[in-house]
Amino acid sequence: MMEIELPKMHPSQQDMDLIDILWRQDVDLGAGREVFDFSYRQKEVELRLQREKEEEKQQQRLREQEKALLAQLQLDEETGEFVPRSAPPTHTNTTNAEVTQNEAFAEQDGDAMSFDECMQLLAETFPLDEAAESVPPCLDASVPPSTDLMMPSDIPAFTQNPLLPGSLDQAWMELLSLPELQQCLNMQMQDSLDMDGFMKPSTEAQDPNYSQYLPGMDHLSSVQTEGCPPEYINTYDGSFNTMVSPNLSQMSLNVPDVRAEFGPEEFNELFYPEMREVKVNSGPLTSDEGNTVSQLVEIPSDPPVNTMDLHSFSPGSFSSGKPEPMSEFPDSDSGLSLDASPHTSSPGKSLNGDGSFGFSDSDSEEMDGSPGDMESDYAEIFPLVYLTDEAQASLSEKPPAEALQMKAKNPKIEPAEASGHSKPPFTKDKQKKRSEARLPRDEQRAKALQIPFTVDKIINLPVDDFNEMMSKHQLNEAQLALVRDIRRRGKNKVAAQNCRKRKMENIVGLEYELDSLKEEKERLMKEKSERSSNLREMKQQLSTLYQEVFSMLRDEDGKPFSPSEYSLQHTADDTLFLVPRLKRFS
DNA sequence: ACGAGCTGTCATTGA
DNA sequence: CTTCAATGACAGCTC
Repeated sequence: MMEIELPKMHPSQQDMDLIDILWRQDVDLGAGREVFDFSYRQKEVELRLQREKEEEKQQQRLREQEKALLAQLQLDEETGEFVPRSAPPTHTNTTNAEVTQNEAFAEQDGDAMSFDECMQLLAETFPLDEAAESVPPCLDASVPPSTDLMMPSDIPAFTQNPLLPGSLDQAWMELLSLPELQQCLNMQMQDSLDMDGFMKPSTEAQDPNYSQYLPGMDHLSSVQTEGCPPEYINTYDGSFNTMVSPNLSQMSLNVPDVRAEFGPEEFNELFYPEMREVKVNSGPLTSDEGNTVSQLVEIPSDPPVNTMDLHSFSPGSFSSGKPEPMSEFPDSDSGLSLDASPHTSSPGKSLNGDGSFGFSDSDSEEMDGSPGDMESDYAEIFPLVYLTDEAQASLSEKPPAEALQMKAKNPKIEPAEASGHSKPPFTKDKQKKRSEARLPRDEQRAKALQIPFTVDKIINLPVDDFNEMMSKHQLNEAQLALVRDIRRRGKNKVAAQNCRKRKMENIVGLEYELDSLKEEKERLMKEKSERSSNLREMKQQLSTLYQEVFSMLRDEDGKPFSPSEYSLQHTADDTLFLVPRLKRFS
């Protein structure tokens, strides 16, 4: 019996052993145990087929709703996500809606496709390298092998394309036009979407916004104009450009949505929750708010055009004596009195008796709370700042609309990527994103305080140039403090990076030195052992020679000398003496 | 949930 | 005395 059953058991057991061996070999490469499980894979294939069927069914249904929903989307330039076009005028819950947007996607019920499913469907439908490259890294988990972002073959195709920005943009536009994506994205937004007055074709709606992210790109406005409703253009040209410097007027246009969503109180509270009390008590501030409101009235009900951005984020408005206090007092970041602002004279404004708000770096850090939270808030308020200086510079130098749109659609694309270079692995990408996300905090603060310099200049300028630059502008105490802090932090950040780099190099150098010292020790030990052995051998030979010579010596009577009574001694001049041994007295 | 690694920031020190 | 780079320590974040 056993002999019969064994042959049946044996092969399967062997298979399992083989699988185990293979798995152990591959587990280091990230392969899961189930990769070798046939039934598991079969199940997976079945599941995928079933899912594809469902998706195909849904695709038909979703296509019908595409047109209606197409117009409701607006690309969030900061996150690259699609958000409802409009911001409800009320102060309620808009932040929550935005903040929970991603979660909302994930919480879709079975009727709607998940975002990953949408992206997978997109990848299957449009197996473009560019599209694959454009897919946010977080989606790669569900992307089928055909669009494997890590495929090396993607890279040449990506880099060889001379029209990369255009191609990328085209791919994005195709993605945007996909009904599945539209539907998927829209279903979550429908509820909070205010259709009144904001129903515009998405392309029309997006382009103007992209232009806002291109500093110094006023000339492009003519391009944007073609697809832009007249009221936008009028608003920009008339209301803004007269009071705001051209660069920032466009940049700041993003903020209004936030302002409209948060309202003055929420806006500041978002930044500086602790300052609420101060705000309430401050008379001039409310008057400033009045200014704000009046400006808001002047700029009629146009969502992209709002107030806070006008006076708080543009140097031009700074010189024109706009209600700066609100924007500057949020963050001195240096513990200096913000009261020093020439425009703020209200005694009631001071939180502390001495007129200082008591903002220190640590205070501001506390207000920042968890950097993730605050920075995401910053990101919502100042999405534009996520364009690095380099990116802005490159954009302003070479402003193809495709590149601009691409940048706006995915602002976190590195300039190198935008120029067609291959992407590093996702882990690195995420690290990069993280550092990028942390980077612009000071930039945002500088914008909020209307610092008329770039953070890059503040940090990297030599001392003399920096002082010269500072002397050319009249900055109030808060601004000076912030600039100093930015410079200090920036320098220190670089110093820390250098320090760590040096430390790592030291460690590597020490390890190398340790290795070589170990080798040296090994070599010396070996040499010592050899020499010791040689010495022993020479001693042996010397002893033999000694005995030989000694035995040949004879006294006057012809008798040999007794070794116990005499010994041979050798002097430096090669003379041999026969020396009687000293008698020991016991 | 926990720990490791990375990064930014602050405080301190010495040149 | 001031400025600045270097560095230890800490906190927050990601994996």
